[in-house]
Amino acid sequence: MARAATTADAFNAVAEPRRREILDLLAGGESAVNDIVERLGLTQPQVSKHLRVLREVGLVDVRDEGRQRLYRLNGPALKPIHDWVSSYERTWSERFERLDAVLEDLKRKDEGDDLHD
Amino acid sequence: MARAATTADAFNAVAEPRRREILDLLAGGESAVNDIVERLGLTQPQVSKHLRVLREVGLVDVRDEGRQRLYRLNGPALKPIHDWVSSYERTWSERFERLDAVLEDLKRKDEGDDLHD
DNA sequence: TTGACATATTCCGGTATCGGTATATATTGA
DNA sequence: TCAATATATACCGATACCGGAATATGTCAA
Repeated sequence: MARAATTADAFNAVAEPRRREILDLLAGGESAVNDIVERLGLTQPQVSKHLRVLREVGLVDVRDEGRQRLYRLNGPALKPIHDWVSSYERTWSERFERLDAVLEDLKRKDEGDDLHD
Repeated sequence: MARAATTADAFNAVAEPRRREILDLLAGGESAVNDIVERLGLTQPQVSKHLRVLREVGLVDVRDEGRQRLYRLNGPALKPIHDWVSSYERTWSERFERLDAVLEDLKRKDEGDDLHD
């Protein structure tokens, strides 16, 4: 067994910086392959290959328009990543630190009440 | 050039499912290597190797305690992933759809005002 | 049909992975 | 010092990557 395929899931597909750049670009709207090539300064086969990976994990959709192929973002395919990483947000967000402090206070108060039973 | 090293950044480190499992476990608190081995059903070298990768990208910290090594999560190292993926949240979150609708209304109203100049 | 354009695929070399097995490096205790 | 425990590392085989270059496929236009 070797490293998981880049097409295994969104986590693997998105680990490649150029693929993230492509997604960032597509976030601005549908784009043809050569547009991406020019705007990112990559070679055409490079872009086609990255787009294939993104397609296979459902991160982009394609549409034929004459001799062009227009790619567009499929954002919801990123949700699993967002869901996973969001559960860690409390480890750096002040917002959650304050919430934790409040919950801590409530808990302490509860324990105090118990002593009165 | 081949695929980027797993130690290149958090994106690559986290693409491996077992490493995510380890982080999920450490989210519950500091843990020794053998605890992780038992709770995840992996072999000891497997765990040590994954921990090494996580350490090299700063996702975990270590502390020596006798003959054990206690690993703990360093959540903020996940922030770059969260930041990147969060910018796409609007593509699936109803919350943002509603916000977009409001902004659209405001814009339309503005354009209406312009006509009155 | 031929040629130009847009995109996809194939083949290659170099590299780094992941799991397994064996072994090395601490640290503790008798 | 010696054995036991806890963890890290080294080596291996198999796999799949990524970029580059060449080429294949597909579509339009004259």
